[in-house]
Amino acid sequence: MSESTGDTRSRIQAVALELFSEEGYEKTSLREIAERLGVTKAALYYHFKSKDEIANSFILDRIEIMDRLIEWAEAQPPSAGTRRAILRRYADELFGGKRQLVMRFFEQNQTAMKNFSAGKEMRAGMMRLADLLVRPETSHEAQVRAALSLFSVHSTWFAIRDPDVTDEERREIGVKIAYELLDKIGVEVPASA
Amino acid sequence: MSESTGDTRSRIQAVALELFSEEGYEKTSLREIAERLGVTKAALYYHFKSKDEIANSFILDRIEIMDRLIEWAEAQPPSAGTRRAILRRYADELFGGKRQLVMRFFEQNQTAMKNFSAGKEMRAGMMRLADLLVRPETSHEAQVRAALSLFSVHSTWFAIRDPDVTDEERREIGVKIAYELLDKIGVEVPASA
DNA sequence: GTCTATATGTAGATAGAC
DNA sequence: GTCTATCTACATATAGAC
Repeated sequence: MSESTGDTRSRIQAVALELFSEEGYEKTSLREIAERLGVTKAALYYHFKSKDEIANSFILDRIEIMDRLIEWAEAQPPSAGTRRAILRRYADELFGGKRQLVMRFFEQNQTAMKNFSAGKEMRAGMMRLADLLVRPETSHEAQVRAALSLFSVHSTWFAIRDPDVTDEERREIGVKIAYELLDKIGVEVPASA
Repeated sequence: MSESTGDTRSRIQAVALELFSEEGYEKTSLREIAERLGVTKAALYYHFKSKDEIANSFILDRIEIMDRLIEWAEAQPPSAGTRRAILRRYADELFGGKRQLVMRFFEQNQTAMKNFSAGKEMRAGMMRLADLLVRPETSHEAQVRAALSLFSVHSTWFAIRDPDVTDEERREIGVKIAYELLDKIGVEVPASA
C-alpha cells in the first residue's frame, strides 16, 4: 500500500456500488462510472482489471465477515439462543455502517451474482447460514422461517418507506421480527384458527 | 386471432421467460432466445416489436390479476380476516399453475423492472397490496410484517431445496407462515424475552 | 495515474427477398 | 412467417503517449 491510489480506487468502488444497485450490474456501463467520476474508462482499468473485479472487490469484504460468522455458528450448540445470536450478528456485522449498501447490491442483483466467483460464494454462505438457523430441526416450514428471518433484516430498507427512519431503527425492527420467526423453529406449533 | 401464429408467439414467451429468469433479463440476448427456438432473431421481431415487449407481454397478464385483487381488497373492511383473505388470493391467483414462473422472473429481476412500464406497474401493485395488508395499523413493524408475508409465498421456491416438494405444498407452507405474520398486525404484542 | 485512440465483439433493431 | 444481410450503437478491454 505504498501507492497514493487508495482514494481513487475507493471512489470507483463507491460510485460503482451505487450505480450497480440503482440500475443493475449488467445495465451499468464503465463509461457511466467513469463519467460520474470525471475520468475516462481507461483510468478504471488501471485500478481494476475488469468490470467483474470491481464488483468482486467489495463483495469479498462481506464474504470474509460472513465466513467468520459461519465458522463461529458451526461451533455453537443448535438451540433457540444460538439462532438468535446468529441472526443478531448477521444484522450487526453484515449490515452495520455503510457496508449494508453491499448487501443491497447483492440482494438486487441475484441473477448477476451467479456469474461471479464472489457472488456464488456469497450465495453459498447465505444458504449455509440458513441451514445453521434450522438445525436441529429439518422441516420445510423451519427452512422457510429461517430464510425469512434473514430476509427480515434485508426487507426493512424497502418495506419501511418513511425516509426518516434510521438504519439502526430499521435493523432493530428487522431483528425483532426475525426473532419471532426463529423462535418458532424447533417448537411444537399448535394448529391455529 | 385469425393468425396461426399463436403457437410460435407462445413458444417465444416460454423460452424468454425461462432465460430471463435463469440468467437475468439484461444478460439474455435475443440471439440466445432465437437459437434455442431454432429460428432467427428477425423472426422474433415479427411477433414482438422489441425485447421489452416480450417481457411486458407476460407481465401484463399478472398485472390484470393483481389489479382485480387490489380492487377487491380495497372494498373489504380492514381486519385480520381480510388480511388473510388477501394473502390467500395472492398466493392462489398469482402463483397458481405455471404462471408462478412470471412471479419468479419479476422477483429475480427487480432492477430491470424499474425500466419497464409493466414492471413499474407491477411494483406499484405489490406496494399497494402491502399497504392494504397493514391498514388500519400504521406502525413500521406492521409494514415489515406485511411485506414479509407476501415474500413468504415467494420464498418457498428457493428456501425449500428439496425438489420433491410440489408447488402446492410450497404454497400452503408459505401461506401458513404468512398468516402467522399477518395475525400479529393490529394486535398489541407483549415485549418478549 | 490518467489520457487519446482504437481494437474487437455483440447487442437490439430493420429492409427486403422468399 | 421466416429468412439473409446489414445498420447503428455501445459494450468491454487494450496500446501506448504524456
